[in-house]
Amino acid sequence: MLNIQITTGGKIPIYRQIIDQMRSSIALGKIAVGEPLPSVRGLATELVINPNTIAKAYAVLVNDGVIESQQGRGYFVAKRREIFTKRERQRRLEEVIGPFVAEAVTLGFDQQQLIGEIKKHFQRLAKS
Amino acid sequence: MLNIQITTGGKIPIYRQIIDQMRSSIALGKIAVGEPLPSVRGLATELVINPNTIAKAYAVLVNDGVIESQQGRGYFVAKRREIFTKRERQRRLEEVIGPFVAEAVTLGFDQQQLIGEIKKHFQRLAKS
Amino acid sequence: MLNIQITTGGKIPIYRQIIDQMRSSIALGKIAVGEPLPSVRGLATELVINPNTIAKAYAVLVNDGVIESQQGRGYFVAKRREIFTKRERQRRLEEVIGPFVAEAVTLGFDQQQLIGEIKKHFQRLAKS
Amino acid sequence: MLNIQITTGGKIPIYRQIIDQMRSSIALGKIAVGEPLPSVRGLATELVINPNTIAKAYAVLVNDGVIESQQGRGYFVAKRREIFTKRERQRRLEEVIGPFVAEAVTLGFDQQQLIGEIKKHFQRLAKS
DNA sequence: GTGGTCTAGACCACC
DNA sequence: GTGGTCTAGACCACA
Repeated sequence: MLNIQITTGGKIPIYRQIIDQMRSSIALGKIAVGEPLPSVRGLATELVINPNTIAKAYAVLVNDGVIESQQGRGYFVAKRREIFTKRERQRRLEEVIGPFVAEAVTLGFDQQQLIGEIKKHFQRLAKS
Repeated sequence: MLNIQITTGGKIPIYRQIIDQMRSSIALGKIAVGEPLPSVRGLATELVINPNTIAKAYAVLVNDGVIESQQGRGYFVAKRREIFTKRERQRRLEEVIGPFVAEAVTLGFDQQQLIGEIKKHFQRLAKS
Repeated sequence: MLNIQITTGGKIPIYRQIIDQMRSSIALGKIAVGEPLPSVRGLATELVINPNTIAKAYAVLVNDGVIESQQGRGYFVAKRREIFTKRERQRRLEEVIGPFVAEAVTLGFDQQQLIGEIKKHFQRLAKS
Repeated sequence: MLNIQITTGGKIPIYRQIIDQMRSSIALGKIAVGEPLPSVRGLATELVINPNTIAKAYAVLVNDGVIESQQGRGYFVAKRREIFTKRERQRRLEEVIGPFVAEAVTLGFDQQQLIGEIKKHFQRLAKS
């Protein structure tokens, strides 16, 4: 099962929230390869947001090779494959690691604590 | 010493980069409490960016209680206050940890590798 | 200079036409690395189409690493870099080579003629 | 013999894949003029897809003059007619050559490599 | 029914 | 001024 939760009004755009949650769900195998995702319109109705917003999120996931679209049938979980070069993966990670660590440090977490929190997060994901 | 490095062309806005790096530097004690920060104009000249951008970054830092402005003298590192409750800190961290881990996992980093990258990032921070 | 020409009503979507022409122009160095592209709104006005359509085209180009966006400043030609793995590049090429060759063969072009046409196309691009 | 291979999950619609492969096979003379094509139902069963999809593909091929339908008997390869003028053929090719080359160049293929890939594709076609 | 494209128009963030 | 997000709603292509 897949239960998307969005919060509006915050600083994280809706389509980003969808991307993040879908990514986690898929990476954890909560939806198996080849399984269909909720339809654009269906999910839009369910979350009470515009279908275009869902479409945008799905487009990004397609571009990252996480899901695939089949005209007239729907979106499906794609087979996992290496898309980006090692260098590009590193580049993309560094783009997000900086702000993330800065935020954590400001909140008072040191390296060890932060690593602990990340481990906890992985455990939480595995369970849910 | 405080060495701000900004990269234009990425998706992180300049004022964000400044905030992130200042926060890290201060939280890590690289600038002591009461120490002066670079002047808005000076830093703007040095980084070759619009002074308004620096001003905005400083404004956010003042608002977050990380630095203080002293009329006519400049900006200084604020006395470290616990602004957030333990509960609030945890909530704030979880807000950013989810998207961060989702992105990393999609890029193909597993828990161990991710922790390795974070350690590397801390080392880089310590050196700069 | 950069002169985008679009035709509406055909089967190739407008945003695709923009992508194709921008790609060619950039690959050929008609716009140098670091140079700004036409603004979303400006180009939309010029081509008499909706700004969102331009934005969509630009988003794809950003994703392919061809251009970069700078919030509040505009879009710029990115430094050329290897984004995709060899395997992924091959996969993406094969996705377009099949229909292309099928169309050419149906039109009566054989291998040799088709290669000739491609060479001619490259020459035409280099000149313009 | 005619060996249709469809791949679901890509962005090319199924009926397009059928059209493309039939066109290539016929243009390359792998099925002689007057030869019968697989029945709509038979092919649908074999490929495990909706018969309507086959019917649509055949309809397009009939409309293009590539195949002919004989009431109650099935579909047959049409007598090769020159449907397009030389000028029209050229125009049609140029319509598809631009986007194709743009995509290839963005993927990092230069003229020589691209020609190599096209040769490889022709070899693959000849074998299948 | 499904996704894909496009428009018109709003509001926000950034420089 | 620039880009970024979101909505409402239309029309087409595909299975």
